[in-house]
Amino acid sequence: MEYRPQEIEEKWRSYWKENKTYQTPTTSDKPKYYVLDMFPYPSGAGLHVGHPLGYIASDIFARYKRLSGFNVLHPMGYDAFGLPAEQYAIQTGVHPAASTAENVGRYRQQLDKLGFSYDWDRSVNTSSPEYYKWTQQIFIWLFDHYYDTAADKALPITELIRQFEEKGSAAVAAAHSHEEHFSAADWQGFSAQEKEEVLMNYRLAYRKVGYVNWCEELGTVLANDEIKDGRSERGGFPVVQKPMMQWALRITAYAQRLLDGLETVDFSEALKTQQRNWIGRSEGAELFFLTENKADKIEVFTTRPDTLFGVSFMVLAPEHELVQKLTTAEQKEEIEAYLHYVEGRSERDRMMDVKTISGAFTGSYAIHPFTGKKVPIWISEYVLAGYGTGAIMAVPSDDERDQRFAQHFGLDILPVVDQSDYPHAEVGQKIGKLINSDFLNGLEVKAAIPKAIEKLEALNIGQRKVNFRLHDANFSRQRYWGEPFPISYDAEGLTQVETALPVELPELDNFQPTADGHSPLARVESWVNTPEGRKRETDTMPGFAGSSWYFLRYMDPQNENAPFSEEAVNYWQDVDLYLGGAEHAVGHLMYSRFWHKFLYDLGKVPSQEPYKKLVNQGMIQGIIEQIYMLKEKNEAGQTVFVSADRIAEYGGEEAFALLPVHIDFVSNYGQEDSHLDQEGVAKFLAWRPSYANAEFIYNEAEQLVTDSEIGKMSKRYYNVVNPDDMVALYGSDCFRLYEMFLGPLEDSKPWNTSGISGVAKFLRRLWLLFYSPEGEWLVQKETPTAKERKALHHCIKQVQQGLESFSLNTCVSDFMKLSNELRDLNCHKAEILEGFVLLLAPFAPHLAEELWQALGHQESVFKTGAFPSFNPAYLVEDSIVYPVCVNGKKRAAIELANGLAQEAIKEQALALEDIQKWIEGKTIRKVIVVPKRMVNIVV
RNA sequence: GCCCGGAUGGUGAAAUCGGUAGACACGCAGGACUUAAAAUCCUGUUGACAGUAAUGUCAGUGCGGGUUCGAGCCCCGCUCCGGGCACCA
Repeated sequence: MEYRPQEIEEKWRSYWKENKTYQTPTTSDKPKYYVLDMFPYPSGAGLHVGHPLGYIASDIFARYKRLSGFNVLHPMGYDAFGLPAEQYAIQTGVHPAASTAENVGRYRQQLDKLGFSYDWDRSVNTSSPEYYKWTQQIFIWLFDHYYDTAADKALPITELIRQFEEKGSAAVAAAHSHEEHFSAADWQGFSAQEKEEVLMNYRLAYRKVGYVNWCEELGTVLANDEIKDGRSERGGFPVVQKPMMQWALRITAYAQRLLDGLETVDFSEALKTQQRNWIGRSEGAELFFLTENKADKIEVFTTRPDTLFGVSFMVLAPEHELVQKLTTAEQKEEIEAYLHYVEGRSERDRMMDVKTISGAFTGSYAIHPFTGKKVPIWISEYVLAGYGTGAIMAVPSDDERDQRFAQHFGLDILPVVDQSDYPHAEVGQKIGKLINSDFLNGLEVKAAIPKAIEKLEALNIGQRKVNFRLHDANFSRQRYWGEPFPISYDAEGLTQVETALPVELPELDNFQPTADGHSPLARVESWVNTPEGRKRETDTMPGFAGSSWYFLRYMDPQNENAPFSEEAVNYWQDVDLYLGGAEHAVGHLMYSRFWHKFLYDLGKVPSQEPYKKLVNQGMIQGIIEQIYMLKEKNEAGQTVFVSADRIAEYGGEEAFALLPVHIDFVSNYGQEDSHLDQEGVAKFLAWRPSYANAEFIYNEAEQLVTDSEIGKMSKRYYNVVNPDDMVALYGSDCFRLYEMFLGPLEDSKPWNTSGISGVAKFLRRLWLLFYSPEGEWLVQKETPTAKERKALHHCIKQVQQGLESFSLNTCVSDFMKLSNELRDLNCHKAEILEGFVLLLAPFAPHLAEELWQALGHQESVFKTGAFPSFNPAYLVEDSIVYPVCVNGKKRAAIELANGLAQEAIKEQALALEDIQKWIEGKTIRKVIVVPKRMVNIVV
């Protein structure tokens, strides 16, 4: 009998399906363990070899936990709302629901071939009304709550209203967007619209003016992803920032808790640092400057109140609400021109481009609160509207950006911090002594900060303030393929909650947004107008809505009365292990932690944090091959392609655009000398007939050398490698082992199949430990030798360690080593081989089942097997040879009983005479014993 | 630009506690079996030098410094590559 993976795997997959081997009961005597994968967006390109990397690792871990006696929840679903399906619909007219369903079907087929232990009865799809009904429900809860900073939790908005009715705004301590003060009597007198406006200032889901990337020529709102260098990627048209009423989520209310929660979870330090930086907590002071005519207050936030005497100008963000008011008649033209320039720059451009210094003077002045001096007020794009108060006090002597700005525009620079005691200090570093600063003179920066704040508070012009870089999440998208808001507006424009859920997406055949930038939903009048005479919100929710709580739905996926039952969530609690890409570090992971804390405040989940442990798998990268195409056509009107080694003759990089080509066309792809040969060019032309009459400039070898780089595997680069072919050729056990063998789980690496034969070889050799090449059953019942047991138990130890630390690549090496050892020992003992099968079961489940059965077991190894326990007694050695080193240099070796090295030194059992010879009269300073390594004598 | 990672033979990598660098594989070279090829098996495989050989010596973990008896690992300064930067998911 030969090893035929395809037959074995097909057989066991049917067995698992028929016997519902992986069905997970919601209650059990066993302890629970929840292993979660980040669910995929089902893209049109299908599953590529990168997806399974994490799925295989989590499946291995889930099976390991199952074999270790846990009731394991290991589900899979689809994050099915998203932009690509909508764009596809715009191009082809195929309804997003149809293309999504098709893609989901293909993903399922591909996933099924990899032998995962998912409980498919628990699958979810964020685009199904049964699911998004509850996403809408959670949105309503967010809308109906505010964040009470005294209670430090979300409370019902009715509670806020009660407080306004009784005491007005003064008594309220709550997260809000801007300051407002009113009495209980004022509140009673407010109109319905005014009340709504006030409440919007507090709701956790609220509506405000936000900016979108607007492309007039395309007549559509664009994602940042669709913009390159300030222009639309498609067509290259200008993009401007356009204000629109948008929904937002008040994630900032949870900033401190999101920060604190990081202390309680097991994420990598790198990821925690990224989240901390994203939240961006900074301590300082908030204070205001009065304008010259004392009519307006300009609020600023600063981390350096100690440098107040160095303020020589102020800068407002171009979007700041006071800009129009402060602009004088003489400066109007200049400010308008500047605002127009800024309109064309995305936030990303503004942050990335620090070389270009730009700004304009409003013509107005503010009064310095301490010195009473006039301070000119400027606007500039380096001040961001979304951070702090959208205005800064500029201290050019002690802030690099302010300094560059002052130098560029010839503004005063007043030195206030003397850093001469610190020769290596940099501008802006919080060290030095204050000078030219009145009551702060002579103080160290650290002491001056609290003193300055004290003064601000005494003068009643400012106070201590903690500021966060995190800003509220924009929650509106002008798209069709997302969750509709359960919101409508009545004749007076008042916001109403639609309580009949789900609010379903209407049918549609034109997916183009409307001319004024609204979602295509705005065109469906029958849907927009409700029977009660209200108009529905036509924006939809962003991709992160559905993915912010899906892991809770898996606990109770069919529940029709609630997102999940109390019983289910009390049993499953939270996710024990979450596996997914690091690219979600600050997006999805932040939003879902926020939603979870909100649900915790509502008493709907028992834990503060959704994910106990997070492991980020690296990205499987692809080779991106591109050919150089001259931007200008030649005189004959032909497109010209030039071999990469000859582009200098045609004007160099600048003159060319890069055109990605299918990697299959490229010879030696990924190598230095990657190129299209004549055959490759023929394939290219067959693929892109529109270039049939293009001119090709080859090199001397008649090749068109390509530009080869490593990057994302993506449909747009034509470099997607599909796992199906690999699985068909080698079987999924082999594929699973190979993906793990490829390297550390957390590293990114380019896909490369050249090593898979080694894994295939291992599996065949393993099979030969059970069956002779003639098909004879070789397994014997005899008691194993000490050597055989040592080999097995060493492997158990290594593999267990590997599993616990997600070093799965070394596990595969350990298997190969054990297999080689058993072959050299000619070992076919049942005890050893059974242990091997159990060890291997999480990694190669099909083969393990087959061999488990062959060893005489009736039922699935995942029902009857247990992960082997390591017995250290089998590894004990009588003695170990220690190198004896002097100052690290090896001088001799001694054999000492295991564990006795320390004693040996103490009792001077080492031949001191010999040591004296090596150290030539020097005295011994230290004797270092490195356990199981060496004895080092330091002289 | 800012934030977070990474760099070890021809290649993927191992060395998870600062302690014998290169485990385990791929590839390559040589050999066995074979009419031949494939498959399989065996041997070798960081570099330089010395030696008939066993082996020995020196150098070596992107670059330049530092700490330490000892550094792939820790510290300082770079280079290159990857990920993220709030509407891709």
